[in-house]
Amino acid sequence: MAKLQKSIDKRNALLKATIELVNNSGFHATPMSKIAKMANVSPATIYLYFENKQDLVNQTYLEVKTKYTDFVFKAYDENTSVKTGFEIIWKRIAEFNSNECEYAFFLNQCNNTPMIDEPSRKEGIKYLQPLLHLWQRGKEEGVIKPVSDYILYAYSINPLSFLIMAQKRGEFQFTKAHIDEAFLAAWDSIKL
Amino acid sequence: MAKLQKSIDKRNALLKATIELVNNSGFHATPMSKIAKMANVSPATIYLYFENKQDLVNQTYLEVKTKYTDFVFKAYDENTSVKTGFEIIWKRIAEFNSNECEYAFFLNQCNNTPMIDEPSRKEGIKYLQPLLHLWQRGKEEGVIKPVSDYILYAYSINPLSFLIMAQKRGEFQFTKAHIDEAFLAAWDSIKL
DNA sequence: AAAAAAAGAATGAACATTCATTTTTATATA
DNA sequence: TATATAAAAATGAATGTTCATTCTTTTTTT
Repeated sequence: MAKLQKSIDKRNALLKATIELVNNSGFHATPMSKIAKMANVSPATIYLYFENKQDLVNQTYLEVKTKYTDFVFKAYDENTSVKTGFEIIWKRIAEFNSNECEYAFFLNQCNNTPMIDEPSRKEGIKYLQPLLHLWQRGKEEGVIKPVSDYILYAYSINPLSFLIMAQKRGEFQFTKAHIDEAFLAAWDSIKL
Repeated sequence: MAKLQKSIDKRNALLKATIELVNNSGFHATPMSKIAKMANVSPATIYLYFENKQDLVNQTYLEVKTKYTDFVFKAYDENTSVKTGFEIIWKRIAEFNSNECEYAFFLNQCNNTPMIDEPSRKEGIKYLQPLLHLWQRGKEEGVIKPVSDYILYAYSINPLSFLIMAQKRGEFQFTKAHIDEAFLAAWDSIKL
């Protein structure tokens, strides 16, 4: 166990360092040597755990995406009204964005740049399923606008990313009141 | 004039090449040598027109941002109802995003990465003024929700960027009908 | 023919990755 | 239990490449 645990610790330290450095400088501006230093490891050691830099970032992305999905959909159960279900999911996303903003910021970076390769990106998209089902049901019940899921996502979920980025830049400060205002805007934009 | 024109042409060729290459690979993954090649110029020549790579990108950003602003607010006049004014501005933004998607995509890249330095970013933010005034008036008239401009922007303007990026990736195809649906979502999210 | 603009080649730094050794861990033997 | 040794893990120092920028020479303009 000692040995296995040690490996896991080292891998986690590498993922953590990757997130922090990529968040602050972007993929191409974070050298492997810095990642190694922050994780207290030799540069060569990274290559015992990951194939190369791209692989390190892809794996980091998938790991963080999984944390996100687990957190967001854990509290969700299908037997609610569409509005309530949406509110539960939306609030969990907002909570993740506030509480785990390092992770949230990293995911945004990945979504907005060519940092992640296509297969990993595709893999990361599957997570949406429960939300898409909920929207489908909402459309059938005449509660949600009958428009493309991309539009629903763009208006009700993606704005949180924008606000998080603004907060990270220090331009905007999220408060409890803002969350409620934002939720209302999200719901208004997609409800019929 | 011949000489001056030649210089302007060369500078424009460099800006154009920068936009195209940065759009497809990002800032750090586009070497000066490629920019030079695409603009039919020697790498050394770039340094006659720009201080360094950062300066080249900053200037490109400001130039594109200006094109955007000019286009978006040209058709706007203050003597309309808040709703009509908003619709005019919003539709112009949508039109710019469709018709000049190379420019729109470049601006998104700049907004989502640490590619642009802080002074240039600050300079680029001023453009919003007419929209912010309109929202202010809308709040006073009780037509627009009394919430932070960041929230209004996040819900009514920023989603277009998300949709453009999805389109660029080939995941989503913008049609005339989508534009109308998107406008409705935008307006619903901010109206009282 | 002087000045300005442009070019290609050279420079030096940064970086991803690999290599040759050293250190640590696990195992087997006494 | 203590020791020897083989295997695994980790390391710091190369390696070779890519790139921004500068230097020197050539071409173009005045």
